[in-house]
This record gives sequence, C-alpha cells and structure tokens, in this order.
Amino acid sequence: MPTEEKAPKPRPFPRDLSVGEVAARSGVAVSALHFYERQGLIRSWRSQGNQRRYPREVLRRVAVIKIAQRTGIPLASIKQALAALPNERTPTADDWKRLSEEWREELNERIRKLTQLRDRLTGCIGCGCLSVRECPLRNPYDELGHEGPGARLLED
Amino acid sequence: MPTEEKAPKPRPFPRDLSVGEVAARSGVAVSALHFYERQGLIRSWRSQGNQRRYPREVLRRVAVIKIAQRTGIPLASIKQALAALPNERTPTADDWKRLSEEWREELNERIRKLTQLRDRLTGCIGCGCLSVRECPLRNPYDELGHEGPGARLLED
DNA sequence: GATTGACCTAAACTATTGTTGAGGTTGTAG
DNA sequence: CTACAACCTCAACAATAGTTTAGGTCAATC
Repeated sequence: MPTEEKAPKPRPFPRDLSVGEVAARSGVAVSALHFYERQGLIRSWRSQGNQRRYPREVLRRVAVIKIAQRTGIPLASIKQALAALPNERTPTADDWKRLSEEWREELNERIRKLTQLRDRLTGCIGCGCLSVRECPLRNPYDELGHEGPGARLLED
Repeated sequence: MPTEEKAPKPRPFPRDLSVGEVAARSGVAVSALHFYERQGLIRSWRSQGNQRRYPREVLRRVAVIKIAQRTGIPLASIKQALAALPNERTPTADDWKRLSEEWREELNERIRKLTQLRDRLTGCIGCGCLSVRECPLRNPYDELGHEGPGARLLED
C-alpha cells in the first residue's frame, strides 16, 4: 500500500501540478510517480528550479495505470498500451475507450480462468476423489506410466 | 514458466520419489522444489547418499500448492494453510476439502472484485464522461477542493 | 537571513518467486 | 573402473514494483 501522502499547501493558480499534488490527488506515492516516470509511463517538464510539473491530464493517466494494474497487467504492458495513445494531443474519450476495450477483454479472460479454477477446485481438491481416473487435479503422468510429456497441472 | 524437467530413468520399485521424479510428475522444476522445501512448504527425508526422498503424497501437496498459487495466494499464506493439515498422518479428503473451501472463498472474492472492476472499466474509462460529477474514476479530491481525505481510486 | 517543507538524484534496499552457476558427490550402466 | 546422469550446497542473479536513505537544493515564511 502506498504511503498516504499529505497534500502540499495548494499553490494559488495551479494549472500544472507538482509531484506532491499529483501524489495527493491520485493516491499514489511520490516515489511511485518518480518510478513511473523512470519507466516511461508518465512524463513531466521541469520548473526553473528543476522540479517536476505535470499537466492535469496526468491524473487520468495515473488513474488508468492503477486500474490496469488491478486487472493484473504488468507495468511494461501498460506502458505499451499507453504508448499507443496519440503523442501530441490530449487523449480523447475515444482514445481511452479503445484502451479500456482491450483491457476489458483481458479482464474477462482472467475472470474466466479464475472461475474455471474455482469450479475445478470445488469439484476436485475437496472432493476426496483420490482416484486417478476421475480427478483432473491428479497428474496424468501417474496414469500414463513413465513416458509421455511432462505433467501439466490444470493447464489451459 | 518452470523449465521442462526430463523424467529421470524410473527406479525399479519407487515407493518413494526422488526430487527429479517429483519434478517430472508434478511439472515443477527441481529448483522450485528445493525452494519450496527451504520455505517449509514440503518436506523430505534423505537417502544414505544425502539425496531427497519424498512420499508420494508430495505430489498432491505440490499440486495443491500450484492450484493455490493460481488463485493468487502467496506462498507464505499457502504455507500457513498447509500447516493446518494434520502433522503426523496423511491428509484425508476431508482435510483437503477444508482447505479448498477456504480458498474457494478467496477466489470468489477475487472474481467479484475483478468483475466489478470490469464493469466500472466498461462504464467508465471508456465512456468519455470526463465530467467529474458522473465518473467514479475521477478523483473526488478535485471536486472537494483542497481538503478531505486522500484520493482513492476505485477503492473498495 | 534562517528555517522549514517540498523537492531533487542516485543508490541501496524490500519482497516474492524462483533460476542459474560453480564446485563437488552419488549412483547406475557398461 | 570409468563415465555420465542425477543429485548436493551455497551464492549470485533475475524480474516486478516499488520504498528508503543519504546528501543536497528550492521556495515560501517568519
């Protein structure tokens, strides 16, 4: 869990955001924002004093990153997906929509696998069916003797 | 993905299993079995030559470990759950059943969260609703001015 | 003009889940 | 008896996703 960041004292007319402000508003630690930037998931420009400044859009971008992570997508893939966004203009609703459709598919796939696993778990581990013949959790290798391919547990 | 282990040449009357045999039959790399043992998830005794020997039960134990991992349970928790199994007798179907019921609940919970996430994703990221008022993905902090709790993205 | 909070960089550290390699031993086959 | 596959230990390395620390700067306030 990211450390709870304190909101820095608000600047008078913050059209751009400091890293602390982004942290406070996005619920993501400053260190994580630095990290995302090193990894190329977000970008900033610098103030005269070499401090990071972000456009407000970064909030949505960070929100999207967090959401994608929840679906189980690794940062590297999120980066790739974000890279498909238009480079020199603010992403539109349609841009985000395309992203979300991709990710929804991945989510569905994960949900499907987990559901299948749950059903097998219910039917299998706990069923007491120690019989090799009936339990998909049992290693087929045991049945097949000493040849055949390596065992696969619940592979799909 | 674990390296595909070659099945060692089968020993004549293997009532116990060598580490290579367990690897071949469980589909788990020898190095992973060593690792599980270091972490206390499985146990072995040693032959005269200091080689690991496993009871056949270890196959089910390893299978269960792999299954639990798929549900997203970390090894440390799996270890705890397995520790609840009876120490000095072979686990019965009922023992496994209790385990599987616990894990099924966790799976259900994960499925529930992912499903909710998917629905919000569909309705939200891609919806174009950049209006603060209507989009749960938007940071409430933006609405509330400069006080109130830290932002929470899709917290539940 | 000193203090304080927010910020900077770079490197080291954390946790998880193993894999890889070096250097040495065991056990089975020919 | 020799070779070779499988085994042993211990240590280092890997990927992922950050956090922590040290040492220093910047900016606003008293």
